Amino acid sequence: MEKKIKTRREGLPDLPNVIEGVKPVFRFAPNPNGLLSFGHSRGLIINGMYAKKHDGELILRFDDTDTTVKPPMMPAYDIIPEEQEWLCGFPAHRIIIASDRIPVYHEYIAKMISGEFGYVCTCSADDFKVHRVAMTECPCRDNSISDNLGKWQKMNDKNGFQPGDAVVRVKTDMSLKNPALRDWPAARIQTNPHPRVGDAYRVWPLLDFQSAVEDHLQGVTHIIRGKDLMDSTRKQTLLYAHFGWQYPETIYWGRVKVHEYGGFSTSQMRRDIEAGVYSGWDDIRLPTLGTLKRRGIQAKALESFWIELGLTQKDIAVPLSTLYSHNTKIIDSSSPRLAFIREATPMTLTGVLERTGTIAAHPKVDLGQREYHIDQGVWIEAEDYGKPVRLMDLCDIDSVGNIESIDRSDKRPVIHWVAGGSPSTLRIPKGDEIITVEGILETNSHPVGTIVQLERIGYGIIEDDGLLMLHD
RNA sequence: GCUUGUGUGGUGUAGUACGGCCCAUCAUAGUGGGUUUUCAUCCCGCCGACCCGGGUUCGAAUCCCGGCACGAGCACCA
Repeated sequence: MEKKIKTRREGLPDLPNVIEGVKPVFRFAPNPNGLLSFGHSRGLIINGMYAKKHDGELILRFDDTDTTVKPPMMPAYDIIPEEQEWLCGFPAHRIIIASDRIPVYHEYIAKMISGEFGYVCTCSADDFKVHRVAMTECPCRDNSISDNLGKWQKMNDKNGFQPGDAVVRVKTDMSLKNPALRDWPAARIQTNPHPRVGDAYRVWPLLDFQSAVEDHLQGVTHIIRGKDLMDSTRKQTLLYAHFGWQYPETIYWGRVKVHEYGGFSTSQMRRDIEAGVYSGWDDIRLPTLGTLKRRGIQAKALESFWIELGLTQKDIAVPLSTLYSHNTKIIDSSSPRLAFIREATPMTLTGVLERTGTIAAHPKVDLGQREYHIDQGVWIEAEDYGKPVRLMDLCDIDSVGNIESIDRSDKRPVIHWVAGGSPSTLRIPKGDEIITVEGILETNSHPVGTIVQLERIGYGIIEDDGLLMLHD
């Protein structure tokens, strides 16, 4: 048996269980209690790439079934699809909103009760926990179907059970080794109004149930998600067995931490934004997709980044420099060069010099010309002052500004300079603070949003009120 | 505690189902150099790893046993 030669695998691993002639269906299901973050981009990119590669479909699903702990944010329903399209390069084939589908989930809850694999439990959370730990069945478990159906009605009735009084459970087995799987809850009562459907429903499904039913209904073939949801798969597999359905192929990845980002949660960000701690979802200190986009990170850079990390189940911590490196490769050839002088110091030029001219906007690619007009002198950075230097693309000068040569005459340091220009600021996000550097920016006509390379500093983007630093 | 998952250089990653082609791949970071009228881009070099201990075998990153470390779940959150 000839063994295949070991070669380095490139890109994403092959998708298991792809059946010829069957379109694979993938899904990504964020909670619209806020906008998307860096971490979400993994799910979108990986699922989106597989869908594209196999000519399958990508479903974007809003899992908005919690009105209490994670209340939905209305603008998210419009913005998340835009963010998804920006990242994937194509719009999702289907968009599903769970809150539109509550009657369907109710129908399956009723089926579950009628099929005797679901029951209404009126034990308190604490009481049930005792049963779960002791592996004993709770008294509600043996109630008859009609009794359960009656209680189910009571859950849906304003004058019946109140939040906390009752939940619907999936009957599994209280002697299961894994405590997480023992008669897990499928639905509970919530009376906080939902921003989309108001108080039309009292009983809302929980994630494990809603997601499981919807995946089946939508014909999802592959679920790719974090391994923190492994027990979720095990719970849902038990439910699928009850319904006689086949569970999709499931792939997991480990937890990713970005060294530069602390512990941000969507809920916390939302609170902070609403409290004015941050200027908005694209505040430059936040790890959101909006911020990444604002900071000039290209969707393709995120794609390369996530492909490189692959689909391992290892928990990892990565530095942002890896992402920046991918981004630099993409933006450099299209980023015009621009001079920004920090701690601007005037340098009067004496001697003979052509005082007007042009300089290429990019050393290798034709991105147009930059014009300059020199009157008395130029601005240079304080750090460069007082030594013989070469003004880039202009002339050699001595320590006080006497022009010594137009052509480059020796190996003296080359520095950047600005003739005229105008005051501007460069904002640099650093952890939870923003560093603002004052300086003189070269006159230019680049529109807001242009990514430029600030010579000898790094990449930046032009905003309404100044420059925003991207990365080195 | 119970359940479940993961351990390859500083950081990621390939290789692990079928042991030899692996004195271990690629990238990033660091470092040295080259190109360049930028401390950028590009190019080249260097650096540096199979969690530990046993076992099986002619041969183990890969198989077996036992440890250790770290993560996640056990919510009327997603």
